[in-house]
Amino acid sequence: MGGDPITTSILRIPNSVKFYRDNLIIIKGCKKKFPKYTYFRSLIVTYKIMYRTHTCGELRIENLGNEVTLSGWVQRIRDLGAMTFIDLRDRYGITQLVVDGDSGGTVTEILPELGREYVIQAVGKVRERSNKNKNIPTGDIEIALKEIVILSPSIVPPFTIQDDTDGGDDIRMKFRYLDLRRDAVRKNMELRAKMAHAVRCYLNSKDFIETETPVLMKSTPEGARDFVVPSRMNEGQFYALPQSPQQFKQLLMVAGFDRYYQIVKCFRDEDLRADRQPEFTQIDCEMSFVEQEDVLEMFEGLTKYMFKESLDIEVGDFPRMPYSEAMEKYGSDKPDTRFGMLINDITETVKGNNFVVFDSAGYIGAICAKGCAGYTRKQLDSLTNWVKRPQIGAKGLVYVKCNEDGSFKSSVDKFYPQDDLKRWAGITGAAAGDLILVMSGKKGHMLTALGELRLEIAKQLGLRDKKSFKPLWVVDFPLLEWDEDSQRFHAMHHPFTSPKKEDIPLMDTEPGKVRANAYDLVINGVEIGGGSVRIFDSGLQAKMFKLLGFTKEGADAQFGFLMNAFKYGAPPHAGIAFGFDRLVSLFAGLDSIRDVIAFPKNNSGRDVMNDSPAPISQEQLDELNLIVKDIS
RNA sequence: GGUGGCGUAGUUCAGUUGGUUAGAAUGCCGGCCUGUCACGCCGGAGGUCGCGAGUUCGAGUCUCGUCGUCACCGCCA
Repeated sequence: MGGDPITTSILRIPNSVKFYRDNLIIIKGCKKKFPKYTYFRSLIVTYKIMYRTHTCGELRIENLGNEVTLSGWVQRIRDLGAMTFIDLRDRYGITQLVVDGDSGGTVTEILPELGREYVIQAVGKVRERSNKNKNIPTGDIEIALKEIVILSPSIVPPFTIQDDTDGGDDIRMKFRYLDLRRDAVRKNMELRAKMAHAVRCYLNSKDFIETETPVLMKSTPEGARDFVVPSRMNEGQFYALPQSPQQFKQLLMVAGFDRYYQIVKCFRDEDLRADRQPEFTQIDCEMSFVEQEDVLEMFEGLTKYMFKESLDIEVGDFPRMPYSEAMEKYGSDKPDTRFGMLINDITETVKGNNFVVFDSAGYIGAICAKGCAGYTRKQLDSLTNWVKRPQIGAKGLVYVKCNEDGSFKSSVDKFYPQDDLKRWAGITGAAAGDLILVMSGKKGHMLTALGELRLEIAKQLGLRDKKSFKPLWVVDFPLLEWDEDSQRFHAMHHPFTSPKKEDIPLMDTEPGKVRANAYDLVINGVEIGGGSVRIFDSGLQAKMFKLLGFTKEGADAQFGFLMNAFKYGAPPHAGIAFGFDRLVSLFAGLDSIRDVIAFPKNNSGRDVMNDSPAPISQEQLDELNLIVKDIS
């Protein structure tokens, strides 16, 4: 074009566009600037509003004298009478705007209308502050306002949009879009994005193919409850949302993809926790022609890469701990190894002193709390009550204080002379000033209870440092788990997990003792992920299904398509999945994965912002041929 | 399904053995103020004490139920 755009039609710039500076009208192919209400003889006039020349976080002393345009939210207005300061906020920071005697008439006209969280556009000149603010990066400068436009007004927000907000969890979730304006919350989401990026960089560089698998799939009764979706076209039939893309990724191995990954939403219709949401995100992977060690190396590498890229932390090689050791020493399959306080089996040492509680117990275990000999009666009572709560369910707690003078004071002095207590101290590694805590009962239960007590004391002693990261692999999980309710074995990981080669004979004799080629990544007592080497031999798979109590027909109905696929040449393969939300919350030093999910569900699985789930209309039900039982 | 905590102003909370008109801070509205940045000062409005029963002369307070919310146990291959 060139020159004024001219055709026969007449077009006026719409009134809804507010022009406060004529140079913000840009006509394609035309450098001339036009005042408001210019009539153009053209149909193809295009214009562009320049909302900002800079963000609210980038102006510095070097920009002195620049004419700038900023857009953002009004964080705070400080009206000093003849002078007003406005903090303008966007994602990138806060810049101070100043209105004083030199500001134009339109500014002073609009100023009284402004309130918190108004979206405004501000035009002015960068100048040096006479009083600088060292607390913010833009604190050396301010914008002397010349023009102001209200782009969008705001009603008074229900809580303050700042790091130390006055809003509680409830109100913040209801207005999550306002909560997400806060630096502290948005930074979690930025970390999440950064970590997802790191995952893709690393796995792409290792020749993994990112592949999407279906969200609408088939329900399987194994494992967690499925979320189901009724099918309109297939009356009376339902899809299920995937608990994980397990079978699809194994099929991709049969397809010869060799290396697959996906950052994928998974769904489980179970009760929620701080670290459990009904929909959550996994980093899901599978590899062909690999052994357990190959998978561990690859994903140890990924984890280290993520630590380096997102937190700039170098973590050392991850130790490997057998499941049995984790249970015996930490009372948990996800041990927190940031501190010691290991569990010691003192069953044989303490029996035979006519203390009925111990003599009748199957297992007696002890932990040593360093430097806690000074605990008062009140503190010990409160610990005892803590382990007696139904959630732990211990009968009681025996203590031994290792006094500074080398003597011992215990709650069982009547039964155990000093020499016995000294022997306990020897086993548990307790020195002067330490406190030994002992629990007795059924072995499995006590290990768990001692494990919980260990974590609780560590918390009280401040040993669970969120800035310190101690990853490890827990390996050699049992293949099967006996379920009392259904009186049958369950797969501890899933039915496709391969047993250790040397343990295969045990499948016929002592199935409970068979170890699996299964592994978990644990960091700071959080189960970050797990996986296994899969069965690719149909004979072994059939044996596994039999152990799990499947009939041939049952197994065919549920997993037939996978078993069929395996008949066409399945490569040896293994895989792993990381809980991405947990990993992000761990990196961010947060206890709840809700804080790293943009729009999370509450404790009851509800979205309090849009009030879902909700009933659907009769028309929708009719179309799906569904009848909802009257539950009132 | 179970155990426990919480529910009082827009928000965060206090509220004594049950006793006068339920308070504070902050936010909001109005006024004053030229260097604030958690601005300051003066004034004002704002409450079905989650809801429903019960005990009592009298309930924010005690009891029972219910709803909401959070944490945990069960559950989550």
